[in-house]
This record gives sequence, C-alpha cells and structure tokens, in this order.
Amino acid sequence: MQIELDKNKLAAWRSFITAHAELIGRIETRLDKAKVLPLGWYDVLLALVEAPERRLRMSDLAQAVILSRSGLTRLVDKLETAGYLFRQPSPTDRRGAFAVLTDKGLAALREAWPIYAEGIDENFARFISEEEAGLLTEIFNRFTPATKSVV
Amino acid sequence: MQIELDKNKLAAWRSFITAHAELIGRIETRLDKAKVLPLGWYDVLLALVEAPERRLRMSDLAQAVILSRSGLTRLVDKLETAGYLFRQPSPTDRRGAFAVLTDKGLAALREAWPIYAEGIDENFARFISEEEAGLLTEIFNRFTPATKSVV
DNA sequence: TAAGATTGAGGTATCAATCTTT
DNA sequence: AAAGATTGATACCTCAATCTTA
Repeated sequence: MQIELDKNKLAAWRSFITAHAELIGRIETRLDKAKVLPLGWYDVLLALVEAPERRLRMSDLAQAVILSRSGLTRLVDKLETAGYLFRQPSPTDRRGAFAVLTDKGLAALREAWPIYAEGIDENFARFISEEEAGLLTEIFNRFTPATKSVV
Repeated sequence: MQIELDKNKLAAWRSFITAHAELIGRIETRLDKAKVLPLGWYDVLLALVEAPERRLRMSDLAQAVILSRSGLTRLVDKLETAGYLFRQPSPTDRRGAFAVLTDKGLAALREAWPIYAEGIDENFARFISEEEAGLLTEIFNRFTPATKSVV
C-alpha cells in the first residue's frame, strides 16, 4: 500500500514535531532552573486537582496523562514519597486504588504554575491570536477523539 | 510576575500536548509492529539523506533532530553498529566528526517510510485540509525561528 | 478468564565531567 | 579558554511477566 501524502500536510507534520520538541525543551529547562515540579509531575497533580474529590483511579490517571500503567505506577511512587499524593485502596473494587492529591501537592502545583504559565506565554501564547488559539484547539481535538485532556 | 494567560490559548496548549503524545504513541506502535526503524532512528537518517553529501557534523545533526550532544553520540553509536551510517573524522577540524549515511541506511529509511507515511496519514493528515496544513505550518514555525527541520 | 496494579529487564534521554583539538 | 565529542552517573519510560481480586 503506497500512500500519497500531500506535501503541505507532511510539512505541517514535521513542523508540528519540531515545534513540540523545542517548546517542551525550553519549558522543562525553565521549570528546572526555577526548581519547581517537572512537567510530568505537574501533569499528574493537575489531573488530580481537576478530578472529583481530587482523586483518580490509577488507570484513569494513566490515561489522562498518556502514560503506560507501569510508568504511572513509578511516577506515583515518587509523588507519594514527596508527599504530594497518597494511595487510597478502593473499597468497592479491591484490585484498584485511587491516587489522592494532598494539600502539599496542591501547594506545589500552585507554586509551579506561574513559572509554567510564563513559559507557555513566552514560547507559545504570545505568538498566536485568540482566534488562532480556538482553531488550533479544534484541529488538535480532531486527532484525539476519545482522549482526556492533559496539562 | 503574575501571568494572565488567555483561556483559549491555554486550551490550545493543552490540546497541543495531548495530541502530540497520542499521535507519537500511535505511530511508534505502528513502526514497532511492522519491525521497521523507530522514530528517533528515522529522524537521524532522514536528516542525513537531506544533507549535502549525505553527511552532517555531529553537532549539527544533534541540533537538527533536537537531541543533546551526548544523546546523539549514543544514538549514532547504535546506528553505526547497525551499519546505517559511519563516522568520518573531519580533515579540516580534527575535533569534529561527520556522520555519513550508508546505502544500507538509505534502504532502511525507504523501507520504513511507507509505514510511517501511513501512520501520518491515518492519524493526522486525513483530518486536515490542505489550507489548514499550510496554516499549521506557518503557526508552528513562529515558535521555532532558528530551529532546523526534523522528521 | 480477565482487569487493576506492580515489578523486572532493558532501552533511551539528560547533565556534568572529561578528553582532544583549536 | 573554548568548542566538538564522548563517557559516567542517573532518571524515566516501555513491554512482558506476575500477583491479587472480580
């Protein structure tokens, strides 16, 4: 099966990959220098703070941040050790567990946010108009119909 | 410094991150199942085939694929072991070296391309019009003024 | 049998330190 | 000194296998 890929679409794909790598790299560096949460940690805590009762099943959390189940287990280990969340066995299904955000986790999230927001602004937001933002959101969502939001 | 980040722009950022993670995951899985080159390897070989004389200085190659120098050194080690490229000491500056694409590397690139193209098409290209593709490219390039292209 | 979560093994990325050449 | 490249130490992520409960 030979695919005919439109030249403009391929260019869009390539610039998409490049832009992502660049932007994430710059923002990670910024978070690191400010000694706040790395992006991966931030994503998990954000998913929790937005969830009902500030908690999520491990599997749902993995899906929300687009990580493998095993990857999430290890990340949650670190966040639990840091005191940002704790595991709560599920009473209704004893196979499962919730990750529950702590106040300390919430505080860490709030501390990191201004740094992160600055990075998003300086590297991304200031280069697009509000209309373009709406269009981008609409387009990106076409690619991920069933996926929950992240970041 | 407190940042006022427009709601639409933040939504665009979040959908950007999510879409990227999803799409890359799907395409990597596809390449893996077809037993062709992983994306990182592909990127390096593609950068080389597009370069004059099919070769690039290690540093330039690292920049082209947005990898740290040390990360590239290790990746080139593997590609060299696989016979897809070789290192060529630079005669003019003996500190530096070129990575040079081999015919075998080119063949591997060509073998992987249809799989990769299929992944781009089914997950990305078919969801956008040609006009949208042009707009996306233009917008993404705003974020990365000095960066060389990848993929 | 299957689903939720974890563990083991292995691949791949980074930063900081080092070596060589400029 | 500084730049190009590599190496050492370390962090993180994935798949496959395993354990527990449904």
